[in-house]
Amino acid sequence: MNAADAAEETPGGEDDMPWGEVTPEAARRLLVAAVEAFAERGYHATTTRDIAGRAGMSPAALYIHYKTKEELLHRISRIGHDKALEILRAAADGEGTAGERLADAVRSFVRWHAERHTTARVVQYELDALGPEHRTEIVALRRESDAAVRGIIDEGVAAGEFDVPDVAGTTVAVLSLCIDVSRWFNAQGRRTPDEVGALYADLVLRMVGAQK
Amino acid sequence: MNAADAAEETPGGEDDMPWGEVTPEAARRLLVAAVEAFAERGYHATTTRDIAGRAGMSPAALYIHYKTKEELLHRISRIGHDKALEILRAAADGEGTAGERLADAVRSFVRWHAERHTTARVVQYELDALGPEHRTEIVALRRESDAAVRGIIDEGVAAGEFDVPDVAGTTVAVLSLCIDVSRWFNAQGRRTPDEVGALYADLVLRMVGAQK
DNA sequence: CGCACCTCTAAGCGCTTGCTCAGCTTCGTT
DNA sequence: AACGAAGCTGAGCAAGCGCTTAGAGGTGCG
Repeated sequence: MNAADAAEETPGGEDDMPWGEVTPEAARRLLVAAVEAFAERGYHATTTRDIAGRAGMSPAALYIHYKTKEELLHRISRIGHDKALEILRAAADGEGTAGERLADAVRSFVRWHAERHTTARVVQYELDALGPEHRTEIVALRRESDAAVRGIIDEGVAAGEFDVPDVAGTTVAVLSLCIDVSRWFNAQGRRTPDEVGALYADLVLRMVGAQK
Repeated sequence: MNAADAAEETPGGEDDMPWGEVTPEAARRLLVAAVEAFAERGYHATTTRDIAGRAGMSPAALYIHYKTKEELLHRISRIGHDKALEILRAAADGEGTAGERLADAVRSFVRWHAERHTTARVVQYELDALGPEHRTEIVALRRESDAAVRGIIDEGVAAGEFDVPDVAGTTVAVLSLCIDVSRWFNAQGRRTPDEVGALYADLVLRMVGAQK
């Protein structure tokens, strides 16, 4: 009942599909199944049999496409962090005042965490389940996300546009606020991802003391 | 100034000890061990052998004091949520303007999540590992926490002290911001719980547009 | 003392886990 | 038609899981 139905697309049109970069199709089905299962029950509570079952395959089929269960998590985490960083950088490198770019960053970052909260939950909260090397790789990506947001705030302060006594602390708080959306957001709830994005963009502008 | 100071005197002075209400001593040792293990590796990745081992006991000893591993999590979660709610209510029912009470609530709530981030991590992020009945019990406590914060904001708006277009949304954001401290806070980091509490109190006052 | 009671351990039961492997099918290529 | 590679399955292994049980040891009370 999901993305698999929309498979009759043009060969080139897979780029905007959530997991379009994962091939072959069986590997993608397994990965999508893993995202759902990890988000619902957590990495450690999810069995390889459950993942394979959701993808309509036998348990053994998983190991043709992925060496271990942890490699599946790493692939998910890597792609998700790349996407998150891409979203933040697009806003940071965009045009407009620091205030406009910060609002844009928060709006799109939050929208992604709400819209794709299943994926985001896995990406943001299952970091500790990764092996040591994979974890350090992902932590490096997170530092870059931090730097992107801090950059916008720095520029806003330098331009006299923001009033921020503690840039590093405020950066952590802004990112933390956005990330945690994936924990509480409920698709059946009364707020749309766009509404939460707009609300949060406003709250963050207040946090940095942006002048209207 | 904060709720912990209001602790009453008991022979032995165990009330201000973190898990002082858990008796007998062996049961408390097991519970403390479980908190550490759950916080480090997550509920599902923690074995009963690991918990018993940290408490210096054999695996079977655990089942003399707790019926199941899930009951251990429930006890931790229940006590933690009671404490969190107590902190918020103490601030909400305190004296002073809405701004002072909101700042007090955030400051002490954040300080608890930073100081006792091991416990808080379990309390806040292992909710889904609880059984259905235990989960609904805890969810009810969370709604009361939400109501306590919303109450302060409502009063601030009514008094013309705050400028908040979306009270419900802002309440969620404030709580989310505070709770997520337990995820990223690091005792070896360069910020003390007090510093984070002060920073966050300031940020939240900005979010609600409090006038100085 | 004798006996009930509580706490705790050694051993282990039944089951599930991540993962493997021999073999079957389905291809594209020759 | 013949063939090797690739995708997948059924069966299953070693290890580890939550939890149970029989019984040992200490303590308090008649």
